[in-house]
Amino acid sequence: MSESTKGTLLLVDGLSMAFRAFFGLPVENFATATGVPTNAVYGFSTMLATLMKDHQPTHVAVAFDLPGGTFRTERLPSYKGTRDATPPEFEPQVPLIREMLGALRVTAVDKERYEADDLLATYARLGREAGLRVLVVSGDRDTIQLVNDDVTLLYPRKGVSDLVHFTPTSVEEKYGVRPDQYPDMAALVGETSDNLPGVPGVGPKTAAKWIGVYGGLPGILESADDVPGKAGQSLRDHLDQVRLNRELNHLLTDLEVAVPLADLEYAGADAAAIHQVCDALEFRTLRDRLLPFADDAAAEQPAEATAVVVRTEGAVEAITAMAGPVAVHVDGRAGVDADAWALGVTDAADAAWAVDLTALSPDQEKALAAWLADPEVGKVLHGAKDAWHALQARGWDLSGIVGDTQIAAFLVNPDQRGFELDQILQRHLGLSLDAGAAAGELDLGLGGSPAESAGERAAHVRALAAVLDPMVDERGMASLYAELEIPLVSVLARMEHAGMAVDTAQLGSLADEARGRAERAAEEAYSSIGGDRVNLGSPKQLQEVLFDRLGMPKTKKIKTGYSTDASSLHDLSEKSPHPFLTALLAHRDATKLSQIIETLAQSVQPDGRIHTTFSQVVAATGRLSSKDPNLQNIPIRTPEGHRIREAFVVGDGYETLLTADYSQIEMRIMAHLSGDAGLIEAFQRGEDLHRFVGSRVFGVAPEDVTSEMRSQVKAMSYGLAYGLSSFGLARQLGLPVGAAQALMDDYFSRFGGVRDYLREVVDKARGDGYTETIFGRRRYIPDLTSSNRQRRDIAERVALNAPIQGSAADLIKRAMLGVERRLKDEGLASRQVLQVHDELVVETAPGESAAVETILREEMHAAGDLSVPLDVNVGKGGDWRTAGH
DNA sequence: TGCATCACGTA
DNA sequence: CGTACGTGATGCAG
Repeated sequence: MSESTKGTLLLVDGLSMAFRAFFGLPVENFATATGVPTNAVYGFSTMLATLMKDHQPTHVAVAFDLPGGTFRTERLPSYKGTRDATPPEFEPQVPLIREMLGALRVTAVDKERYEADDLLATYARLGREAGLRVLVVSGDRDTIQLVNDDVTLLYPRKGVSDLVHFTPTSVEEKYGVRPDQYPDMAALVGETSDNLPGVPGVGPKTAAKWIGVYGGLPGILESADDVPGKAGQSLRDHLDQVRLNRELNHLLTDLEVAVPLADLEYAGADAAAIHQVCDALEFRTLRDRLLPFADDAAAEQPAEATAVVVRTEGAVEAITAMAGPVAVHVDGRAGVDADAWALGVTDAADAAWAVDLTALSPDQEKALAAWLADPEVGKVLHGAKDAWHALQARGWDLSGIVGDTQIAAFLVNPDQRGFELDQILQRHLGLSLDAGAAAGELDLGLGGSPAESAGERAAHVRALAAVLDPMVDERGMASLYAELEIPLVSVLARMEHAGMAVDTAQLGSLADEARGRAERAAEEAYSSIGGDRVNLGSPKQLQEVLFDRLGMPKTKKIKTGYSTDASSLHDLSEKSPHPFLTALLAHRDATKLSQIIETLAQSVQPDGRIHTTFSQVVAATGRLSSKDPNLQNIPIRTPEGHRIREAFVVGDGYETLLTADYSQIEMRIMAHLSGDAGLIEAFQRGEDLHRFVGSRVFGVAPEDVTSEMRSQVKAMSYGLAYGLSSFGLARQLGLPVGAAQALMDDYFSRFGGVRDYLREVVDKARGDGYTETIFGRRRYIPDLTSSNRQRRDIAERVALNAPIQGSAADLIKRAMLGVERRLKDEGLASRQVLQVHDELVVETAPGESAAVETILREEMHAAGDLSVPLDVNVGKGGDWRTAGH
């Protein structure tokens, strides 16, 4: 290897390596949820990342063969003619690999009528002349001829992770000829994979011997008549073939290239694009291996992350002297056994303070509590709501939250999963927390106390905010972040803390009842099939009973066979009635119910209340989610559902539950966003929406709209916001597809603005790469340009739903802030306790119901300035069901 | 024990 | 072949 230290040029044969990756990884293990194969993309990207990490190239290019012929196939149509047709799973991965290269900002090169190998050869020469060390990565043996003192070939031995390094020495060792002589040898021996026959009876040994004796192919051809033996005769019989082989296996080093060598210089990856590609392809681990190539990560990481000095001596005094803004990290946990034990605070990049919260003097405790509760001291945290709960458990209030890097990261890309601190540090700073923590803390305790680690984490949060804040800004979400999501953190914290009171006795008797019904239904089911006690909760066993034993007609296909879901069972009941089906449905119903009740009962905490946890960083549209338990999916449609809701009651010391919900919020948003005159008029008139729409669609007077008409347009109106097709509408309404299509046509002929809007919103998203809500919340939808129809169709439905569902989410969040502010300003003791997407539930203090009702109506109404009124329905009662009517 | 699949509740 | 979630049971992998 030469001494040139100007840099390294990495040249990759794209298709040849993609092929190796394809055959090296089982395709059945690598596919997205929608079935797009990704094994070649994964393997190729992994290989490239490893190479780039190991060799730190200054210049990189990946060369591709283009479809269509080359000058070689023009010369010899049978060239490479024996290659099997590419597997159908491979082809679609090529553009995906190119997308990945785009995200990595690695240049892809290609040239009509030439092979990737010719480009590699040309760039290898250019690189060498520029004084670069050259690494060629290819699974094509023709590239052996490129090897010299400056050019090393990395040739895959097995898969794409095991690459053998070919230098002049190792080529000679393996083949017995110099790299520049290798094509001579190949011309004699032949190359099966290129469909080039060699000289019969001449193998590598003979070829090498001849090359040694005659100095190379020209010498051999000149002295062909003198070559002795049977092999010599064979050579004389195939001279033309040998000449042709040599002509074809020569790689061109003097192509005119479109991209000059200087432009191959590597300047780092595009982090956002990597996220998009990894999201689209559902890569998890690969993401973390690719992100370090992003320029900002590379630049930020070492300086910000490692050189933090954490001090504990005099920390309380130092911290309480800080005026903010500061970054804060609380070591602790939220939830049932909430507690906080360490606090880290920093207002500088290289220094942090850390406090052991379990060892404070009363004075210190008092000072710290006051500082934490001071709304004037701005604090940035990661997961501020959890910290709020942890500190609350020690009796401390947390105020002055001005930033939450978890939420910032979510806003930047809401389709991501996983927003824990370590994941976000990895994603945006390329920092591995686990490794550092493990090495620092567990090994000999050199890294210091847990408190010190809280200090380090505070520093990490600060670094994270420095990266994320500008990203939120750039995306136009600064006010959504600072004025909506961040203030909402405290509102949600208080709601979770308040919880909802539960009548446990009522819950208990409901559970007994449901269990009883489930058991009776199960017994009926067993006896209806001859007493076999199959597991009714196992779809697998049910399939065996229904389709094998009872020989019922097949239902819709699912991954593991045929569906046994409720709609399939109902269909079956009509086609082939059987008592088993009826009993099974009843059993499903009852078990589901008892399950829900059981889960709720287990969630009741010692205060007699259920405290759910809301998340602002789960639903990509911007909705809240609720878990442990999920209070946003409590049944409502059935009588049993009503009784479950009756178990949610007003708590001691309070007067009533008040619920307020938006009326047809998503349709109103659709009316606003589309500007459709008819729809806007419907809402402004304040009439029954579906009756109004029905009268227009069916061309009858509003009073003549039948209930069937009404329910049909209702289904369609709601379906439109989800991208419902005529097929789906037909299925839902039980109509022929033609009739459903006609209904949609009629609908759109009256409400054309809606159709135009739905089309425009998708077109715009395709151009921009993202959708936007009324308040500027973005959702990136890369799949809109996918070459896979199924993915593209899904993306289009996502694109037209996201602004609608997301705007509704923004609206009710704004309303919640308004309600909270009014309750405080008016000195009321009533409190918000639950949000269910378009509904707010408030527990009112004695004598405040009327005032709270006004507040709810006004604040929800005023949450947005739309071209249609935001109507609000309010109800009240001693329990949630009563309040809901 | 962890993960995927199915089924099903809400807006 | 309609969006957005969370939960529990099963069954398979480890």
